[in-house]
Amino acid sequence: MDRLETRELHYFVAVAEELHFGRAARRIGIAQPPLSRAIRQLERRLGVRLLDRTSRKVELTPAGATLLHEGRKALEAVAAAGRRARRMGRDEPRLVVVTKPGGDGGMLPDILDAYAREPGALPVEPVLCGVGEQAALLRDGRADVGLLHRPYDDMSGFDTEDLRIERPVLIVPRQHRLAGRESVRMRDLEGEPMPRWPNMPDDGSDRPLVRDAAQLLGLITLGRVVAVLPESAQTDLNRELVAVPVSDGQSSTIVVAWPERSSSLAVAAFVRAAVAVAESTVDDHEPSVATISASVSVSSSRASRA
Amino acid sequence: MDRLETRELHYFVAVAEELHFGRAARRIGIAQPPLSRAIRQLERRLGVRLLDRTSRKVELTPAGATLLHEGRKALEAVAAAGRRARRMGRDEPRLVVVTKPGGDGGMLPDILDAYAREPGALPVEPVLCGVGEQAALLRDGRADVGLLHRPYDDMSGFDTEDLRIERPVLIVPRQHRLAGRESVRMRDLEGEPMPRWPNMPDDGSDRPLVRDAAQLLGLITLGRVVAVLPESAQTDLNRELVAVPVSDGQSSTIVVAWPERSSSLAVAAFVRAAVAVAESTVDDHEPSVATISASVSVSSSRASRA
DNA sequence: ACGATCCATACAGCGAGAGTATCAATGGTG
DNA sequence: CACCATTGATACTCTCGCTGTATGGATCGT
Repeated sequence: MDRLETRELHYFVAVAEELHFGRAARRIGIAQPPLSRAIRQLERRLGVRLLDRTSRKVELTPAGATLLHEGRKALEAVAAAGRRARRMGRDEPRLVVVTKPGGDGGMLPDILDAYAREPGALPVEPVLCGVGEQAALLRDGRADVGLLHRPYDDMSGFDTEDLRIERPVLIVPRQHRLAGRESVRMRDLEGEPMPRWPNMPDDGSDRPLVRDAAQLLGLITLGRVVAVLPESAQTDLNRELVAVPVSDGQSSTIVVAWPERSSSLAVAAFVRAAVAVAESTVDDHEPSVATISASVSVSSSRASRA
Repeated sequence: MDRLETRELHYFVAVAEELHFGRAARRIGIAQPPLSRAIRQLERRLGVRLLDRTSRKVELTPAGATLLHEGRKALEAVAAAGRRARRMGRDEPRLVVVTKPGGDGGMLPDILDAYAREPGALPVEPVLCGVGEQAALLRDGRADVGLLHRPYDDMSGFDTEDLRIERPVLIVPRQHRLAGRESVRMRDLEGEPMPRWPNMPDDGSDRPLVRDAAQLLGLITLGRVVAVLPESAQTDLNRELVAVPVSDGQSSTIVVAWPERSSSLAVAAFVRAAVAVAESTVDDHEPSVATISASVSVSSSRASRA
């Protein structure tokens, strides 16, 4: 038995996603017959039926579903390997740090300062991206390390170190019925319109979809939704909005995350710096302004399609 | 830029490991010139120099070191994808559970019973393998789920759930100077001969290498070494050996581990069963005999070479 | 200075993958 | 029920890229 090639995996993933040979072939950019042959050869090589296909419909077998899932991960890993090697070979290697706007709890400037003082520190390129994109950037090799949020982000495949626990606060307009409360409970929020994040599955409800914090705060200001956010979100509130602690809401944790089994000294140094900053500011809660002055690279949103 | 192929990665990993084109080519099974060209093409495609080579020596650039590290992971992922799909396609899919002898803390029989009662449970194939091999089996797709030990096993790349914390005990022969003590401290073990596990780097000392628990207990009985093990190891002691609690030793945790982002319902059910058993036996410490009556498949030791 | 070692280059042969044309099976439709 | 549209499979040919053999050129040891 010989090696499984990424070309074959790529072909298979396309067919498994489209469940249609013609469309898949068009998407890949080849004709349909070679695609049929490639899938057949893959099945012969694995000794396993991957797709049940008639001339009218194509569906995945259990083995095919497994290969789709595992194959996506494998292709991600291959692409990440190439990208990381390429980045590492550039004349001036950089450390790409990804987070979402406001997602650093105000710690990022201090962390960058602390990291810059580490011996052998690389230039840092902060990348701010949309909710749920950080993990993808980290997985496919476009970023080296990131500030993520548990339990909202999927940490599987990463090594992490906790930085800070954040209590949940309700963000509402100043004139909202709950705005004056000392604290609220989750039960008090029954019937309030909550937004839907890109992470979440579309449950058919008409909850408005928000992509980032600015958009969300805008919608809250307009009274269209309310939201429960980590306490560090207070930093960015305008004067139309107020924050009310949610006593029984789920706390979240800001973590620094990096690809599993990373061998990068730069990543290790960054993590050291981040942990040190988090520890030093543990009760020093005077959230500084989370202005990121460094250059912001716009990340093209190329998440995997359903 | 087109796709990175696993063949190229495989070639590169071979050269990077051997640091010698001729040997690498022989290992792969091709002639040397095509290998040279493949590497050159890989470098051109990535736009990065991977190896600094003269006619007398070959060494890795930083980019090459990165690609070696990441490429190994990627090849592992590709191989795992193929293996898992193949296994899932077999007529009678099975759940392969890997642990090391005695490493289940006596919980495995109960877990297997509990799992068998889950709806849609698959036949289970327990695999007992040497120390440090579990993670490799889990990573390359030969196993679905395993019982591992933190902090001894490398958990990166796995999702885990803690099952039980184990306090450390010293295992010594009955007539050993420390055998009668109520408890000992790590300081008391100064100068005692400790074994070396396959995990550990060869530090040049003459500490005897042990591969499994039986071998270790044998050496202890002979008075050649002593060892600090998790408390569940007491179960397997013969009457020549006694266990003494180590008050300040490092506790370990038995965890159930499975590949990151697994989509397998069978794995999820097994984890549920394992957690339930661990919780139900939390203070019910009457360690049952860890006899594994099911068939044991011998795993060929094919760990990646240094 | 000579030879051994080792990576790079030249050249030719072959096989895997891609395209075009066509067939066969299925399901909808008048 | 006959006809047609859709879709995956097959046949055949061509081309590009990978491989092997032969050889060149550079470096180090003696």
